Amino acid sequence: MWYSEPMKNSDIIASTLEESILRGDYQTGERLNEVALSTEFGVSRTPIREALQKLTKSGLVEQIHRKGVFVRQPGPVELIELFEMMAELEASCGRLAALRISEVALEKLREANGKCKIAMTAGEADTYYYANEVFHMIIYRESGNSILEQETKRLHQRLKPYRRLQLQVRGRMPQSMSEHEQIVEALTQGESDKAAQLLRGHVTIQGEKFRHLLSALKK
Amino acid sequence: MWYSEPMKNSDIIASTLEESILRGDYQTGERLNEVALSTEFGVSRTPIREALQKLTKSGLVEQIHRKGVFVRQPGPVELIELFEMMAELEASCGRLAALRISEVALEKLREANGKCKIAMTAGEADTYYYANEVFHMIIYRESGNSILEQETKRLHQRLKPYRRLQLQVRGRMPQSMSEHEQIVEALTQGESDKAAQLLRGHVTIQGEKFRHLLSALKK
DNA sequence: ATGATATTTGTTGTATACAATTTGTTCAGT
DNA sequence: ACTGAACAAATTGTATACAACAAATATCAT
Repeated sequence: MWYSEPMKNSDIIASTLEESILRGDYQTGERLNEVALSTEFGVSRTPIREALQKLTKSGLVEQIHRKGVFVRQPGPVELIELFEMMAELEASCGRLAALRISEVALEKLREANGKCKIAMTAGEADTYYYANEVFHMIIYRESGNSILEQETKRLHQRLKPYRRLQLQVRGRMPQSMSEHEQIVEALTQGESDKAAQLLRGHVTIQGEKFRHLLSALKK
Repeated sequence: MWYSEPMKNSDIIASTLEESILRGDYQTGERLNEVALSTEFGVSRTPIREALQKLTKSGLVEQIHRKGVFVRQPGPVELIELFEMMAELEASCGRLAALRISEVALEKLREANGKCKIAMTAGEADTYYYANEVFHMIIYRESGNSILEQETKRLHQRLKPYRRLQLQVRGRMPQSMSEHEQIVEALTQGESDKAAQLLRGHVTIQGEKFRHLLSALKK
């Protein structure tokens, strides 16, 4: 037994494609050829097209009439806006989580933070990266609002490639760590506004950092 | 020449259907029959299906395998979560708008607020409703973040039917008015945190009000 | 008459066929 | 060599055909 819920092919294809795109399997601006995908997935064009239609709504791809669907690259302005929105959503999650977080979740948070610290001293960027993700996911979850959680996760995923670059900026990891500790403290104390403020600042990219990010992107 | 931008039929159909659903032309739980829609729109099933695929991603309709797509009714829990998220998004818009709002926008805001007041004293709920909407849209816009603006607008639209019920609660309009004035004041002074806090409270539905809303829904 | 089972009907999911349009290529003509 | 028109190929959008499945209805044994 494989699927408890029977799914349409187009659904499977849509999520598969979404993953692929977020993983960066396709170049930005690349066209997603329907016949190529259909042979690749071993189905006809119809379910492929339906999958692509779904993806357009999530902003990952853009559909141009009679030209095809292309994987979308956010420009600098859009990128700034996305990061700003991310900061606001994180802040909201933090605000609510401070009011609702459970003791066990707090413990997991400290654990994830510990792994961050270990990874940092060991200089293992990838490990740090993963533990950092866990840290944030816990906060989203503990907001107690599944819709907010989903939406924040989505944006988090979308910004993943850029966040990765962000972390490579020199000296970012130690600063991020100390911010984490402050955040845990605020959540522990139930200081919602402080948690929100800290998380907002944690995610926000100020001018100079953003220019670093942009220059790194052009490579 | 009709369309400056050539659009696919499925796009037109998708937005048309979205409007219809939000306007409440379809019963909640009603199935959207593909052949019926195709004859109605005068096209084949294919573009209809593609339109429906798009709608699934926005949460307005739900697709059940081999059964069809149904207009979705958020349950009480989801409704609470949606309103809470709305409050957070409004707060974010307000926070940013307080830092960025222009003088002319402030003036428009006061103007919309004036119309609200007139409508209130005249007891014209519909007029009040419309002016209130203008008021909030201005704030979304003045956040200066078009993505945040779009997302907030979307949720605003989605919650429209319920907001309407909310306003009919006795004594809601005067309270709403006084909150508006405080919000304008905070925005004028550039007090971002206060604006955020006020807007959050303005949108949030507390326990009792929510029960009113639910009971009104059941009719 | 009733409950179970077969049949019919309606609807969705997928494949294929065709039309519309864009993109690429060839080949005069200069 | 370059331009540009004409043609060819590729690709998307739409329509239709068919298959898979679900629900409704009819049939039949008890």
